[in-house]
Amino acid sequence: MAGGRPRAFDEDAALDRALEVFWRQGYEGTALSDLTAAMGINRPSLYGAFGNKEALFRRVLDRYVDGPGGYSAAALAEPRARDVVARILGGAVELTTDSGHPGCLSVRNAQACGPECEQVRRAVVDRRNAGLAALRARLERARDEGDLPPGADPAALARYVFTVSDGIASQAASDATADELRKVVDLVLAAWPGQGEPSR
Amino acid sequence: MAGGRPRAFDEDAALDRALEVFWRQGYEGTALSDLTAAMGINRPSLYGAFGNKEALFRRVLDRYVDGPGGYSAAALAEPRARDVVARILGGAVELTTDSGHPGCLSVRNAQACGPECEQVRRAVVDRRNAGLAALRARLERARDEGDLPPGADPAALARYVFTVSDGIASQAASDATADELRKVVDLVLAAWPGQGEPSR
DNA sequence: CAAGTTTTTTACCTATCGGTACGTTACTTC
DNA sequence: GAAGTAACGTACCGATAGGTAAAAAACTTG
Repeated sequence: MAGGRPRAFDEDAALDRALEVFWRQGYEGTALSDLTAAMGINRPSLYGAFGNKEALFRRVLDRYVDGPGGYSAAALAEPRARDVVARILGGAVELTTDSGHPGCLSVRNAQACGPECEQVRRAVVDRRNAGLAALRARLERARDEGDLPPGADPAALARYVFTVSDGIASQAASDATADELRKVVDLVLAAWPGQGEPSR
Repeated sequence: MAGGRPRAFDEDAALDRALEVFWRQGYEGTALSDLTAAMGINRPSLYGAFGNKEALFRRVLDRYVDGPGGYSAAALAEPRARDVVARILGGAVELTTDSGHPGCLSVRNAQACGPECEQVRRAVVDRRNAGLAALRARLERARDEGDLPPGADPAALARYVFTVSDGIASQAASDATADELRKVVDLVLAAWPGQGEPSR
């Protein structure tokens, strides 16, 4: 029965700005003053709209997984397992070599951190493992459909693909270029099971 | 021309304690109070002996690369390229799934961080890239010696191996077990160039 | 034992951390 | 236009960050 003062900023735009900062500096390396400066709002507005730093990060994480990181879930829809993997790894290269914020928000914040942000780390790890389980299920289906050799191990292959994907993010953070990492992806794809003798 | 009060702690032992903390929490997530508590010394002693937090980390980084991370440089001495890779990746699994401090100090601290520790990050990145260059040189030699097929790309292969190695560290930080990661290593080795038709 | 040197201890520094109290402003509803 | 509501701006909170001043303590050398 009353409206109140309207919000002076766009919530989605503010989240995008926050994403930029968290991506570039990590959760632990980001101060509230960094966030408010980038988002163009002051501290009480941030708390009013998003709760606190941790809750804001979780919102940003959702946004990251659905937005820039969405290629991974989308890749599962490829009809052939090899193309699923090609999209996941190719997408990782494009994502993590994007100038301005090299590396991956998810990979970064799954790493060791101080005790006070262990909960945030766990949230990231849980999401990562959900993605792993989804790829594993997808590769199990592929094997059942004959899209992978009968002897293939979907669990190990899924772990392998995500291992390479994580590694791509780390390498990108260590100045690897997109071209260099695309060659890495090519090596993986050239040896993907079920395509006769590899060329390399 | 005088002795002064003798140091009440062992410098190497203190560095090992500091390594534990930096490994478990990362540079950014480690407070000086964490360090002094673990090292069993008080703050001015730390500054007197090691300079400051950043200088201490650099000492610890040296110690890490020569100690727990020494398997990587040692692996280059293997006579066959495939065994070099097997030792690097196998060593990464053992190192990063060691209970108490999962993950890798080097991988962790090469990731995005706040502005105030960017110099530390660069130091880590530079060391990582030196290791990459060494493996690349080793694989070039292998190709020249016929230990790799003539068409093999040593630079891409070296990057690939380190990508997997980094990925292993990330996965270990996300609760992957040593057994799971050993299967990943097996997949890489099964497809290593120059061994006829792969079995998978 | 006195002088000189270095480490230890205690106590403290400033800056910044994440988070909030409170009064003001801008809007909707009656 | 009065009442109600919610976001805004300013100014602040206690806690902790990395780092240090200064004096007491433990040694070596003469």
